[in-house]
Amino acid sequence: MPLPDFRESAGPLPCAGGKGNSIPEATVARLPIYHRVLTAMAEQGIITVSSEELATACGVTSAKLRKDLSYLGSYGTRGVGYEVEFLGYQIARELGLTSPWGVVVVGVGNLGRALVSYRGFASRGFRILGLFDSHPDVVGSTVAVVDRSFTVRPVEELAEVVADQGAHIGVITTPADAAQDIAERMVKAGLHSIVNFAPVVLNVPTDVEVRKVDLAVELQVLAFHEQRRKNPAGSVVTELDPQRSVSGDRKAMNA
Amino acid sequence: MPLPDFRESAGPLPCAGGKGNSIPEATVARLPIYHRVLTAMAEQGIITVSSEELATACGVTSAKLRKDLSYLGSYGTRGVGYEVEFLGYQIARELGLTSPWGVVVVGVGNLGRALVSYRGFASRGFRILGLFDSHPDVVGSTVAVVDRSFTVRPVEELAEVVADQGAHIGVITTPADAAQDIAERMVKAGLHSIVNFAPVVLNVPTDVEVRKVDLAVELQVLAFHEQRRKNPAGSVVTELDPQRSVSGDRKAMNA
DNA sequence: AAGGGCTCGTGCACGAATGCACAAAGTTGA
DNA sequence: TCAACTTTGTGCATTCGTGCACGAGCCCTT
Ligand SMILES: NC(=O)c1ccc[n+]([C@@H]2O[C@H](COP(=O)([O-])OP(=O)(O)OC[C@H]3O[C@@H](n4cnc5c(N)ncnc54)[C@H](O)[C@@H]3O)[C@@H](O)[C@H]2O)c1
Ligand SMILES: NC(=O)c1ccc[n+]([C@@H]2O[C@H](COP(=O)([O-])OP(=O)(O)OC[C@H]3O[C@@H](n4cnc5c(N)ncnc54)[C@H](O)[C@@H]3O)[C@@H](O)[C@H]2O)c1
Repeated sequence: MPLPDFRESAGPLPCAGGKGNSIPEATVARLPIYHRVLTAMAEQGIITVSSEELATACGVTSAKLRKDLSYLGSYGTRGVGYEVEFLGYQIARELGLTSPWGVVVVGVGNLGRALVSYRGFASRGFRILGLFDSHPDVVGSTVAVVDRSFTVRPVEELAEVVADQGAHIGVITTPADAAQDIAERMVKAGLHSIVNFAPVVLNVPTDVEVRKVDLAVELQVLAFHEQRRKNPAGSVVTELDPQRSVSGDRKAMNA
Repeated sequence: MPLPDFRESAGPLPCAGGKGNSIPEATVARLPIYHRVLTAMAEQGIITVSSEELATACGVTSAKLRKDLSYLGSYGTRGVGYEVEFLGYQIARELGLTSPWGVVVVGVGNLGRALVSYRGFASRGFRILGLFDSHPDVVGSTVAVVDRSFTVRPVEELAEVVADQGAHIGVITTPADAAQDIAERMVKAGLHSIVNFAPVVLNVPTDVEVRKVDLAVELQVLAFHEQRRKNPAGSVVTELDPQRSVSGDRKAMNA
């Protein structure tokens, strides 16, 4: 019943580390959605919800939802559904949202400024502990965060703040060519979790987790499907010259 | 040799639509990375690259890279590697980046303003065609985009601009409670591709593709792993009361 | 107290994605 | 020209993720 889940001797690099249970990575990525929808439902005064209703609200199938929730435990009631507030709390606990995590942001430009003004930052278990930049015009300036305001500090003081205030998550919003250096500073400072908005692949130790947010990638994936909509044949070259298509395309490159 | 790839009768909902070849969704999501790294290499004057080198630069394994590229065709040379500029062009063509796609942005607040100033927008095959908002103070104001500047238009004119200028992609940066309405307007206007920054699940027809960018989700996934790092036992309740753990936790909820 | 109805939890099967390993194919040098 | 070396392209096995279907369990009614 408690689902022993005998995949302990997992080979390559699964998500969990320790002893007993592990939760699939795909499930972990959906838990924040469930949590958000449950929170909204609780605010509306909804007491209980079935897997079918909750799944629809989250844009997933009910089977997937139930399987996801089953990794956390048996928190539903057969014949009834899930208690909204209680399930929301269980997910929050599983995600580690019951006490806030400290966040530092490096690169206080257009995007960095927009991010720190983001209300969902503080409202979901995260707390900004410091803003950092390297540009003399930016360092020392004051930035208004939702509840209070911050003075931007030089990036050299990053390690100090992480150590003293106990930050756990770093956000990189510097230009691309500075991102690797910042990532290394964050790792040296003791951070193991990084969100990277710069369009570069970061090289970090295996015990550091990087999640990248990349608008250009999203747009290009959409562009791919848009093109497929127009031209269902896909990449099959239109075969206009009898030569090898490879050399033929090489000319079109400079069009 | 041209890789017929007989998985035409694909069942549920694969990525490709039409006739012959299809490319796995996981591969499509990596192609933009390959393209970016190849572009950077080309600017550095690198002529050829092996799958091992390129894979390292992209943060993937060489086997995965080669398999991904094999879906596009045989563009490598055995014993040598890939010609940087040529492979980059082939990926660009596959992604549909050879001619720019029109983009409209709805919600010109902190985040929207930051996005339109993003240089990588125009530099990779995308072109902003219009900015929209509903707030009287914002409509009519001028926003500087990288190459030129735009006057923010009322959201009622969205359909008109999409039709006249031929936009294909919509970006939503409105508050969460307005996002569903904006999405429906975009669909009505004829868009099939949406990037959603608002923290809500959008309900759209099946022939519309939504990609969501959600900072809160990224942070919460990182929080999950941070917590696991501290407490490897995971969600296994510490079992302090002999009662059912469910009722026991229900009290702790309001702590 | 017993039966009927509803929904959760999960075993099983299937498809997608990853990693391994190697033959095929091209290059280089003698 | 031929042999040794390098790297691609891909068949195969394994792992991961999803969807189906149904038994188990709880509530409500009679
Ligand atoms: N700021 C961030 O870094 C950040 C991060 C993650 C997610 N988000 C999300 O992105 C969205 C925008 O964030 P923001 O900080 O820019 O908010 P914002 O309030 O600064 O900007 C929102 C803009 O949308 C406009 N708007 C409101 N209702 C509209 C409607 N019905 N039609 C058209 N326009 C409308 C407003 O006038 C305003 O200009 C929010 O949903 C937020 O949760 C923001
Ligand atoms: N603006 C967007 O909407 C957007 C979208 C997608 C990705 N991005 C990426 O996010 C990053 C930031 O974008 P932005 O528009 O805010 O750029 P920006 O130029 O406005 O801001 C960058 C900030 O980083 C600071 N910086 C530069 N080098 C630094 C260093 N070594 N250490 C510390 N700080 C340093 C700069 O002083 C500046 O304040 C870029 O990599 C960009 O490609 C931005």
